[in-house]
Parts: sequence; structure tokens; C-alpha cells
Amino acid sequence: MARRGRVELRRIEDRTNRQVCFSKRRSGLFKKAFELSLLCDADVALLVFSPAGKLYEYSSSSIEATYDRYQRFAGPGMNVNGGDARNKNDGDPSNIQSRLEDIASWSLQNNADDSDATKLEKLEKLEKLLTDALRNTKSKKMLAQLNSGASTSASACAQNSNGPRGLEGGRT
Amino acid sequence: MARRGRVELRRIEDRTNRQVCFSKRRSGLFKKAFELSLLCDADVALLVFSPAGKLYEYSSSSIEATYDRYQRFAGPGMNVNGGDARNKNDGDPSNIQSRLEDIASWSLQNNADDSDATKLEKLEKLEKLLTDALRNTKSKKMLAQLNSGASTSASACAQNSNGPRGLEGGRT
DNA sequence: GAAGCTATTGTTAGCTT
DNA sequence: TAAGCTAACAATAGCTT
Repeated sequence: MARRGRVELRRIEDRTNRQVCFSKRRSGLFKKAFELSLLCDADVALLVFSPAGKLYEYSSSSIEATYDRYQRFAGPGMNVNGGDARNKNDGDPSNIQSRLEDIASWSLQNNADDSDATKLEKLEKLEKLLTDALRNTKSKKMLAQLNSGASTSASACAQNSNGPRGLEGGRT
Repeated sequence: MARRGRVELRRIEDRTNRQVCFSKRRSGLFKKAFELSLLCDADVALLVFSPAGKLYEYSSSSIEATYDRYQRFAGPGMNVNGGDARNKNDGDPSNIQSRLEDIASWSLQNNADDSDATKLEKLEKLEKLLTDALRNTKSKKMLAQLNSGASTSASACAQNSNGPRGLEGGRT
């Protein structure tokens, strides 16, 4: 039913058991890595080689990019380098971008384990949603274009958009 | 005393809260990584950059060695598994749909107050984001289509080869 | 603003199918 | 062999100090 006691922290000797444990814990580890990057806006790169030599990877941006960053950071006696080239809109000006990134990220993560057929189904649904959203946006854009004057009356509006008011009605 | 409900999977907006969460979860993640490598005899490399740019690393052997191994492995074939699945019953598409609806709703509401010129600017930005997301989704879909062998629906394959970063494919 | 507490959610070892 | 179940264990969000 359930385990008898605490987990012993040493190599699992039984081969089958070790493989099953690897599969389960790898799954959990990748989930945790993903959650950390999403919740806390961290850059995470994770490489795992199974005992059999099979590779599993996750990265919130890309393995290569994160490793490059690591080398610049830890390699030579590089200076502090707190900030970096990445321009994450931290002040959540257009929070839309963050959320789209979240969706893409989540989608990728979530699809990784499915069969290709199931994955395809989900992706088709997502594609439709995005297509609809895009069509809707284009439509509104056209309207705004007409209203703002056919010719480009580029006005100097502050690009300061406030946070996502009314967005917090979160889903579970 | 304790949390009210389940954790929302989105970026934590409050900075202090995000920092505390980062610290706690980072600790948990590294522990899990260590346990995986020990229990299952796996080679694990983990790089984490905090939002502030601070580096945290763990590797069962060495970051460099594992990255070298990764390059040799992923270089030619590009057959790599990404992260793993999450709650299976937590309907994937519906969650995505909710979030897209949130975005659309927010966009609509948020744009109401703006001048048309500003609105136009924002909509153009949103359009670009959606276009990118759609292209990315089509890419992944095409990949899934190829892997699943049979084409279930008559959707045309996208032409862009600008695939998503983490090509997932190998399932065994 | 770090450290400790605990109710609550989340993970998983051993089992069953 | 893989997939699903559930009791037991572990992680942690919000709180207090």
C-alpha cells in the first residue's frame, strides 16, 4: 500500500526498482524546475542522464544560453554582473507578454510526456485558440487604425500601461 | 496559518513574496536533484539564476563535464526529451483556454480607456505576440504530426522551420 | 527581512492490475 | 513492462516572531 518507513538515501540496488524510481522522480524534478522558473521568474537549466545514458533536459530559456551565462558568470573572474542582457519586463508593463510566455512554457512542459497523438490533439486546440485570438486582435487593430486617423498620426502617448487590473481572478 | 488553496501556476507578482518563494523552492529543487542522482545513479546538472542574476549550481559530477556530454548527445541527432508531465486530469487545453480568455478579456478592458493611437500600439504588440505563439504552436504541431505518423486532420503543415527551442521527440 | 511554525497541498514507494 | 492507486512522507504558503 504505502511505504513502510522513511526513504533511505542511498543507491537503489534493485535494477527494476531503480528504473521505476528514476522515472517517477525525474518527472517530479522537472516539474519542480519548471515551477521554480515560472513562479519566481528564474532562469533554470536542468540536464539529467539516466544510468542507461539517456538524456533528459529542461530549460526555461535554452540549455546553451544558460550554460553560456554560467560560463560568463563562473568561468573567469568575472565581475559582479548582476544584470544582464535579458530584458524581462519586470515592472509588468504589458503583462500580456509574461502570460503568453507562461502559456507557451506551460504548454511545452505539459505536452512533453504525452503520446504524439494526444500532443497533436492538444496543439490543434491551442492553435485554434491562438488563431481566434489573433483574428480578434487584428480586427480590433483595424478599428483602432481607422479611428486614429487613416494616416499615421503618431501621437506621443506614454507607453506606460498599468498592471493587469482585473486579471487576478485566477483559475485553479 | 497555511495556504488557502492550491498553488496558482503563474509568476508571483509581489517581489518579496517571490524572493522568499525562490529561496525555499530552490532549496527543495537542489535537494531533489541530489536525491535523484544518489538514489538512481543518474548524472544530474542543475543551473539556476535568480531574478537578481545570482547563480546557483549543482552537479553530481561537474557542470562542464555534463554539458560536454549533453553537446555530444544532443548535437547530431537532436532527439531529446524535455520536462515531464504534470497533473494529468488538470485538463490541459481548458487551462490554456482560461488563460487565453483572461488575456483577451484583459486586453479588451484595458484598451477601453486608451486613445486610439495608444490602443493601436498595444494591439500591434499583442498581435505580434500571438503571431509568434501561433507559429511556435504550428511548429510543434507539425513535429507531433510527423511523429504520430497518421495525419488525423487535414490541417496544412506550417511552412516555417523556426521550431520551438526544445524539440521533443524521442519517446520510447 | 530572515527564521521558525504548521495546516495544507504535493510527491512518491510499494502495491495492484 | 507499464500504468494506476493510496497511504505515508515531504515540501511549502502564509503566517508569526
